[in-house]
Amino acid sequence: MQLAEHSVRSTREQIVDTLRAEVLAGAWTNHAPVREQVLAERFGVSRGPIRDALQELSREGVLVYRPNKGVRVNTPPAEAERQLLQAMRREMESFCLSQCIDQLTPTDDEQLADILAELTRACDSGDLSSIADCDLAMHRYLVRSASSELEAIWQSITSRLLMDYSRIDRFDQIVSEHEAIVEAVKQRDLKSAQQAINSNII
Amino acid sequence: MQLAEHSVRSTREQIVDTLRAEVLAGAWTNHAPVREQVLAERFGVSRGPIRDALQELSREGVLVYRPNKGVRVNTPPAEAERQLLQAMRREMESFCLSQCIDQLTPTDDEQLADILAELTRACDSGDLSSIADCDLAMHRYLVRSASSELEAIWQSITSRLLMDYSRIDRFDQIVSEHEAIVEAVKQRDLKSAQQAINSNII
DNA sequence: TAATTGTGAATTGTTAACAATCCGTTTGAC
DNA sequence: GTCAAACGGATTGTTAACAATTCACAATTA
Repeated sequence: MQLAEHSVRSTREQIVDTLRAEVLAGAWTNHAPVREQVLAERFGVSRGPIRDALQELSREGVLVYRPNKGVRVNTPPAEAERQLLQAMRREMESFCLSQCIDQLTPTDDEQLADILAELTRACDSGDLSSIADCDLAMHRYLVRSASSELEAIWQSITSRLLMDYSRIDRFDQIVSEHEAIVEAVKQRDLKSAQQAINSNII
Repeated sequence: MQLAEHSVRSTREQIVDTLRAEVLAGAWTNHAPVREQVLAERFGVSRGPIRDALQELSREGVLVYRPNKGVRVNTPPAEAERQLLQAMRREMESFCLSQCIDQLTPTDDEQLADILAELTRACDSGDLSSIADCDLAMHRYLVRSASSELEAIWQSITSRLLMDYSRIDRFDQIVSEHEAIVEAVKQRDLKSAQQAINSNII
């Protein structure tokens, strides 16, 4: 279960990750357009890589692209659409668990424990951006362990859900739900893990 | 049910559509890498827009990108993964039908009939590339009618299935299955349409 | 005043040159 | 002869300048 290749992220991927985290944490509004030059100066690169990153985030559903008019933050899906996306996300994560759970190593358990620890810290300090990051990081880890192909689809579903972490008031619940996931995975108990995941995605 | 905005495709989108059709029709092998310069000369543009198109197709799952090494055609998914993708595709198309069927107009019926007619022609002449195109076009039409957001996800699922049309021997079956879909949609009979779709996606 | 047409700055789209990286081949040491 | 380092062509990655388009606002007309 090696993920080493992924640790070397290209410039574009780093920019994409940074911008995605900011948008999903609610740091941007969808009223003002995103300007390429501003981002280029901020990241200290030319407009080329920035355009690449914005294009990728558009395809992923975080941003919306319109020819000659640049990109904006996407709007949340309608309720019916949201429910479909949720159902697909649950189905995918259940499947990925069934695929990877028996191939996970103690190293993976440690990684998951690390993510959980960081999530706990984030919940204690109430850092919404970090909570969003860690929450998704754990789910992404399990999906990626099963298939990097499915990871891309999972990401585009999750991005489109545009989950609003600012409405969360029960931080302790987030932590305990993820504790349950990590514990079940550590025990290699597929059924429990799937159940824990399903009750976390609501 | 307006789709007019989509008729104006940017240069990049046109290149993407062309290349996608070629790859899905099996015109490329996954052994030789794709060279940017070659495509740039073929389409009469510089490498910039070509890079954009290749990046988009990579995110979509048609191609695979590796830093500093360009892109290659993706490999088909493993059997378990393929079944998950199929299930997700069925679920999405069922949902999209339920969303759009009561808002479709006679114009939409005509469009679907046109696609069906072209599919029939393609099956008669045995033009695999065209069959693939028309088959997907009909499903895409219904998905897009429900939501252009979901269209992107649908496309990335369908692309990753890398369906092999060269193994098809029952052309008449394809036609009759799609006739059933068009007829059920025209009658605005959701249940029948969903059933027709489900038995078409196997 | 209201609607329309210019006008120019701001922004996105494209290009070609340059930099960095990869990969097959040659060279050289052992 | 075998292996590893070094070279060079080919390819991808980045940049800055230029072209095309959009948008806000002023000027013009009815």
